[in-house]
Amino acid sequence: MIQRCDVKEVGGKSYRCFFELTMQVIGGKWKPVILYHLSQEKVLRFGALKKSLNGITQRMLTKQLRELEADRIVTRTVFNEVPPKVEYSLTELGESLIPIFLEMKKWGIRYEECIAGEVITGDTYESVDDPA
Amino acid sequence: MIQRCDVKEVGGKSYRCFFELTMQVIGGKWKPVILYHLSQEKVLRFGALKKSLNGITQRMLTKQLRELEADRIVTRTVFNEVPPKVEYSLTELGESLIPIFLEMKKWGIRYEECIAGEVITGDTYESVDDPA
DNA sequence: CGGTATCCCACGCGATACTG
DNA sequence: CAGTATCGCGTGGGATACCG
Repeated sequence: MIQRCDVKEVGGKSYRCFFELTMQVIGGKWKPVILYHLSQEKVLRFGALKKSLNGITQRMLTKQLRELEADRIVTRTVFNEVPPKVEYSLTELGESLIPIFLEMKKWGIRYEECIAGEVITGDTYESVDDPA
Repeated sequence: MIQRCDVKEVGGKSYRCFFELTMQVIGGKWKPVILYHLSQEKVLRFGALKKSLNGITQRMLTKQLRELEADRIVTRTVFNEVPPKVEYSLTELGESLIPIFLEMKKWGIRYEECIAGEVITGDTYESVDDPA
């Protein structure tokens, strides 16, 4: 029998299942792509990350990175140089997300094929409701 | 060298990596929990789903289910009865998401432990900045 | 270079009411 | 029971300007 899930809370996030909790950590408009790049490149400077995320504003990138840092997914390393230099990379906890990334990549490819295929097919219905 | 990802498009969603594409299909406030329940129960009536998602409005649930249906993740079966009866379940494509769910559940548990642990620990700092 | 500080808008999401 | 139809707000996200 299906039951109402209690709402739990951890690290300021409320969730009803672990699936949902994980989505709150890696979800949103930018985090998936940020994490994708970091998982590919190991370590990236702020500017490099910004260039690779075509279109993100500095404010947004900073905000996303701060959140990921608070969630212990990325580390932020500041070099006291002029000009300034800040590097980001995945923490151990962040790297433990990689199996998820791989599963999602596999599924994304499958989904793309599925949807792309469907546009063409259209079964063998005799044209229903097409007055043209 | 890191490069700008081109923005691709499929099924009305634009994305720069498959990870991001997948997130667009299963992300949002409600979809994770909806999918969680459907993956547990195989088939659920609209009302049962609504009861299990403590707090969702009818309008929202309908909207989320329609989107998942359009993305071929769930099927909608209408029974011509009085009172009406509509059942939802995962499609084959939807079921292929399950490996992702399992990875995310595993990670969510790990994350919870990690964050919960950190709140207590607080290293061995001599209480800094605590005038009480 | 790598950030804040303001200001602002779109839209995701919700509350409520009504219907076949 | 399983929906639409309206109305409306909060906030995720963006544009721009300035700072160490």
